[in-house]
Amino acid sequence: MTPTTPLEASGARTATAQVHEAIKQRILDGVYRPLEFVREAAVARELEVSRTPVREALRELVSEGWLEAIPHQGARVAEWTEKDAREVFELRLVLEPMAVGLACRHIDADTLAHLDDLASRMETLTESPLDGAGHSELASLNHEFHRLLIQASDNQRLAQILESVVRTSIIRRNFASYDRSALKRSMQHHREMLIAIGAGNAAWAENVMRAHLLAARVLHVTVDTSTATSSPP
Amino acid sequence: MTPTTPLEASGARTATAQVHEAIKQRILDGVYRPLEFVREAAVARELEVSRTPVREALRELVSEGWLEAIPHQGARVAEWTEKDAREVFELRLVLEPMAVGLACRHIDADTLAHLDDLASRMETLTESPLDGAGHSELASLNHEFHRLLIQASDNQRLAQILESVVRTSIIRRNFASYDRSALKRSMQHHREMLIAIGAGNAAWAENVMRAHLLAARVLHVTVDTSTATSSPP
DNA sequence: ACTCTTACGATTGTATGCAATGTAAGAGAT
DNA sequence: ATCTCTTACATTGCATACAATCGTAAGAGT
Repeated sequence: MTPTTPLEASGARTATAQVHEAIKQRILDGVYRPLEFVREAAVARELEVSRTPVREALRELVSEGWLEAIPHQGARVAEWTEKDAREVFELRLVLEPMAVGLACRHIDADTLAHLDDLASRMETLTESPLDGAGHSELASLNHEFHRLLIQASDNQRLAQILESVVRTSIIRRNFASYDRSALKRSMQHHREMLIAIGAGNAAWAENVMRAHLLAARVLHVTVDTSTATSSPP
Repeated sequence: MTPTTPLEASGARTATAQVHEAIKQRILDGVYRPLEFVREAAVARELEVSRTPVREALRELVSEGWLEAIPHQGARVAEWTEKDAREVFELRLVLEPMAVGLACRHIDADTLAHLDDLASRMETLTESPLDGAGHSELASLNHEFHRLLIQASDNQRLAQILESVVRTSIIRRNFASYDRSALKRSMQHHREMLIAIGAGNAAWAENVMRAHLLAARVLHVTVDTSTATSSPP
């Protein structure tokens, strides 16, 4: 896939939706770097559409937090600071446990089986040493695992919020910084969560999720431990 | 203000921003009702602009959850169901306590004083019987109180999420269903939260907020008490 | 050398015309 | 009478032309 793929086979039907996907992909791929302006005319030329659908796609991407708009000056890729990372983790630490807790009450057997399959495939992957492609595959499976779990919460807004919050952060991090024991622990968390959910034990599942995220946070951001505790609801 | 006020004194500078505000206001005022389509041409005619800024404003409002878009058919006001109300309350019940907890660590004296002032004005209002305008004033002050508190959490994403989640629900509900004792209790919650925050006691503040929201939920939605408990983080 | 002014170029913001699409009403067949 | 197909219409989707605005750099004045 070249950086200037002109929006052929993107499932979407309207040009605006295709441009939307194309730009998002370029941000994820790092083609557009933080603080770099995304020019309407340039995108329109490269994707072979007029400026109109480009403008509309840019507006949407701004609303979703991928870009920031400066009036009469353009839209540029949002910067990612240490503060952003901390904000996202604070939110995930509250929302993802909430999601698994709700999922305990709503999940169906099919979804649970699907999650089980994803967990197994991740475990298989971690049994042998990982190359770059392996890390990428693992990250993809992991993202799908979390996404499916969140969907099972049956709270559409929660799912949408987490989707947008997590996706903007998932770009920059993967499992490269995980050592062998951290990886195994992470896989065990997945397994334990599924067992807790299967048993309908929300409190158990929620706490495993919190442990899972806190363990990951240690590897990703500088933790201020004074903010790491909270009170029971 | 007639329903067809053509966007004069809206502080915003671009036509798109003005149209955005105008349409949002009409939704809040009930001029556009749930499931009703908002036609580009009609809005453009009434606000005396071309369809272009109207289209862009509509896209933004869709992203913010005010409207839902149907390709090649238009944008209509999002419906509000009992399930929506439950979803929003579930989220508020987790996010607003989180916000006050964070606010305990970040708040400055000025903000605290401002909150104190808002609480006082609300108390004064509730001391005499309320007419329609009174209810509206109270709702406005209450919204501002919560908004300011959330800002003080120093988590920009959290603030943005809550803003959008709460604003879409605040349209349909006010204090009309509150009896005298419920109103007084609500005001006392505000007061108690400020004291807890002033003392830097996050756990206290969070729990008062939870009580505050749960008390409100009883008046607003049909509560499924089996989902009302959760486990400690 | 420095500052303020000004004019230019690049870019976004807005208007309008035309194409594509979906909806609904009506004619024709069964 | 009901169903299906056709056709006309309303509306959105897209392209293009033009206007408004901003940043910048050149140039005059001090």
